[in-house]
Amino acid sequence: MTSTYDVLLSRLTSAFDTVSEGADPALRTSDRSDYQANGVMALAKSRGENPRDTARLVLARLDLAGIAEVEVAGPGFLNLTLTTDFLNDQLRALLGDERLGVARRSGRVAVIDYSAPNVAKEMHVGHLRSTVIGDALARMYRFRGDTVIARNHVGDWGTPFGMLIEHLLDLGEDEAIASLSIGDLDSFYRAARQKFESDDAFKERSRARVVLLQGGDRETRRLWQILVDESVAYFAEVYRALDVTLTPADVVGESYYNDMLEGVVRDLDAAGLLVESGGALCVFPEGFTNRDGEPLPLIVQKSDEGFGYAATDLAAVRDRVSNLRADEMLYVVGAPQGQHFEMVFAVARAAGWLPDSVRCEHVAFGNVLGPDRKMFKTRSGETIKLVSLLEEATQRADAALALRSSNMSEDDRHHLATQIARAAVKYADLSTDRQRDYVFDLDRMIAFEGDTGPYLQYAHARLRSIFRRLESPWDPSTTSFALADPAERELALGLVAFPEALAAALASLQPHRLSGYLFDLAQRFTSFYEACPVLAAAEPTRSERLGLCELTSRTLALGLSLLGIEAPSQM
RNA sequence: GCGGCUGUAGCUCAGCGGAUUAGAGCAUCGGUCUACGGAACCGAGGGUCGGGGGUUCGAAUCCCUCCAGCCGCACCA
Repeated sequence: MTSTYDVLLSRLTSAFDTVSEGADPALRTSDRSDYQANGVMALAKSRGENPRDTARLVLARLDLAGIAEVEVAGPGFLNLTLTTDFLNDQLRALLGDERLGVARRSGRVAVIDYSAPNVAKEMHVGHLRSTVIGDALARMYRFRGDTVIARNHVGDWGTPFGMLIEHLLDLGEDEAIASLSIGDLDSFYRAARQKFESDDAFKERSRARVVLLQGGDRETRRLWQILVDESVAYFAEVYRALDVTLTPADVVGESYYNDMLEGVVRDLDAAGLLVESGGALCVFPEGFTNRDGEPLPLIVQKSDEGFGYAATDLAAVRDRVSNLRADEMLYVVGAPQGQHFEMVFAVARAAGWLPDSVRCEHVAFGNVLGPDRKMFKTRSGETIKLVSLLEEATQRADAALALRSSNMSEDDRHHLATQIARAAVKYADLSTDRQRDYVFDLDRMIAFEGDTGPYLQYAHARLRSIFRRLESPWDPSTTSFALADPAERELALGLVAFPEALAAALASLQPHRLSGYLFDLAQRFTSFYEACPVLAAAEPTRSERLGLCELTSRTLALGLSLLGIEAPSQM
């Protein structure tokens, strides 16, 4: 089916085209009418006309017969009011459309880089954002029809591995594995670091071990692999607990790019981009300066001949463009990395590795702040483990469920609490502009009132409850929509707007556009639900309202699933 | 110093491809209460959209400038 927005847009575009080829109608929903086209204003300006005259010109060529009433409002806006017949047609089409009006586009390849925890280090709240936002984007892309290649750019390389491996040896393999497998990564890491800082002999061993690791020493690599395997297994557990689609197969860590790094240096050199500065091999992309106003380097190879993360990221760009054949690349990484990625992308373009046809974006997100609005610090010891956070949220949800004294079994209740907790935590992250700093407040997240995940789940559960109570059958195929009650019409307009909400979220890479839509839809539904009895209504109103309920239920469930949130049918 | 992000009701946030009375949620106050699940609904109060200029018929939205906060700015990723 063609979505309501697209029907209107194509009619408007035709009319605008007759006045000026390619003019944008600037169609959007409005509180003044169902939809509003503001494009006349820009068009009139470019033609030096009175906007109202231009509006009349467009109007004369606009064919919306049977679809919408149009009127020119204010200085020259086109206000569209959909006809009941058209809404009826659209709703009936939605009932038969599993995709709820969303067009499927054919297979672009999108590489989405997200989560990226570090081996032998705990996942904390900072990883939550990348993981949750990245996973939501991956789900939305897949639904649109793209091929998503998830890349979990795990930190599995670098100097810390010397001390980590030595610490592993000190503990003994079995004990080390035991310690890591119970998810006690932080204390493992901390113990290693503490020895590294206080014990010179250990420090020396660690340095020597790094050299062995980089030299490809077989035994050292085996020990390293233990650390990686145990950590990846632990991450997989966290992803399962979070209901995130990442799997161990998506883990392509920094070490994967090792063999490509020399090629990066060689080819940059061949391209004449490489400059030696202070002993390091650098590229100075245009437009970047340091605090003294001097050109800012991207350090590709350090003065000790080691490679930094710039080299790895450049190698990853090449790999993703030429081997994975990415049409789009998204990096869901914190905002502080903004300049780094700008420089990496600039260098990759200069080197000819990143064609303009490939969309490449740093999907930045704000810092995670504590209740005091200060940065959460990675090594302060005050960071919250992701899993313990989830556990606490689950416990609170479980306690709240228990209070409602349902006759659920303990197992069912706990499972439900898990779903609610995940919804609370994820929705809190996905319902605000990702660029902003994020105040981490567990109390607000798991509050069941207002603009929260559980509220949306609850709305969905109430809808399913209606269908459980259905005594006589309902036939969607014979259902039609008269929309006599204003609450019905408001709900219908909400239902019909799902495709453009998803499109907006995708275009801006901002999941909160979708969550905002879903919250609005849920509110429309609950208002409708209060005002319009469903099961008690006489036919054909009963069928019509069941139709609205069915569509609302499906829209909420689908929308939530695209955010990575489950929609249980009972709560 | 340069660059980036942020500054909207008491609190947390939408809105920022320019309209007309700036929207939610929480909190507060007042209603709905034999309900198809009250984790709900209806209503009220509450904002000089950080300050100041400019463009415009019209600016929270665009431009300039100032202020405040956070982040980044050469070998840790």
